Amino acid sequence: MPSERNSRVSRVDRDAIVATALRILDDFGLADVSMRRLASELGVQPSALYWHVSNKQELLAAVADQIVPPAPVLLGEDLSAASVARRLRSALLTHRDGAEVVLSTYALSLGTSPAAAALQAALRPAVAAELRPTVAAAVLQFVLGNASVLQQRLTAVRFGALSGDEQVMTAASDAEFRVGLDALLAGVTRRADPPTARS
Amino acid sequence: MPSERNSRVSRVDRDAIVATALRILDDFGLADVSMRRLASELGVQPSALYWHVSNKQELLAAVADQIVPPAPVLLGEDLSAASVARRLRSALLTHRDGAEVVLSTYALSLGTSPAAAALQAALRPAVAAELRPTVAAAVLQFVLGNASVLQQRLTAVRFGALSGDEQVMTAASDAEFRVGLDALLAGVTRRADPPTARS
DNA sequence: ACCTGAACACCGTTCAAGT
DNA sequence: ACCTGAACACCGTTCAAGT
Repeated sequence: MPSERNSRVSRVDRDAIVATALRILDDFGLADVSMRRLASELGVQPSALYWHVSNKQELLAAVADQIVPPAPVLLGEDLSAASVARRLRSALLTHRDGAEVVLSTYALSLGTSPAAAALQAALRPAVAAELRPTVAAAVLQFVLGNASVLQQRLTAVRFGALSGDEQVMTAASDAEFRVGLDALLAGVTRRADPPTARS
Repeated sequence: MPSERNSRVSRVDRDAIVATALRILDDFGLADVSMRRLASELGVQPSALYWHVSNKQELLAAVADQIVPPAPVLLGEDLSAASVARRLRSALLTHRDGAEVVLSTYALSLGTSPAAAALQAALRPAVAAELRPTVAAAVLQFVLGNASVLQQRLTAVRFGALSGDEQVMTAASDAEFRVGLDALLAGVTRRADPPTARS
């Protein structure tokens, strides 16, 4: 049967390329995610990758899609904007240079991303409809800025370009995130309906 | 006189290298700021640059220093935190990929940057002393995130990777910045000195 | 349909050697 | 003191040619 699928399985496919890219990202950082490195880990010539992805930028966009969870996962159970922002930040911090990958390749479609959708849904009771996309974008930008700065510092420490304790730096960033997020959401929902307790 | 200065002026010096790097950044973007490109524009071999700067990262840090204005300029006349943030954002947007340059090379010393100093000074009446560095960092991260996302979009549009109007995108980012900054500062200074009505 | 081989036009950085 | 020349170990991408 000539039209049978799997009659001759290919050495690599798109998913394998994306998965390997994500693994290199986690283990060595964005600087080591090169088409040539990727190809050699997959046991294939660099030019072979271009049958499956059109270029590196498109590949990194697919990696970004893997980093950012779908909207339902971001929303979780409590459906609050604060928890969406926290979950997004955790997802970015889970992968080395995750914030930079998302910021630099995902920025184009940030407005239509699962992160934006989840945030807008969570903002629904507190923020007027026509202001929701703007507020969601602002929150997203704060999360990305906070995570990017932290990961930039962690990378600098790991490369010996900066002295500092990773744990201390992470704790400081956590505090900056909490303070900033609380203020941002309080400022935006200050005409809130029920008296909410801080977490 | 053997010890006379200027007896034989060198072809390039550190300032000329930094100035040329900033010019290439403005005209062509960060991707075009390479040591080889820099050298050829200065009429010198690439290896010559390494007499004046230790590596590319250090060079980009010097470029970042040129992008971020000194604290007195950021503070201006009104001395408000909002205007410091606005002036910093303007400075970042003045140079192509300015936010990325500052975010990626300046992040190490962000806490001791003129931007942080100016912000902390502006926050002085409204925010308690021990919380000021944290709040200043959060504001900085929002400014960097907002400017980075906008410039990433502008770059994508210029390279034809995304359809969109630069003016429209800039206007949207401006609105997101205003809303986010207002909320952030309102949320942070809500326990202001005069008796405020609370809910 | 999928991959190889070879090439093109680049990178950052080092280091002996020149002046 | 400052720069050249040459090299090393890399990049992303294209494209004819193979199977």
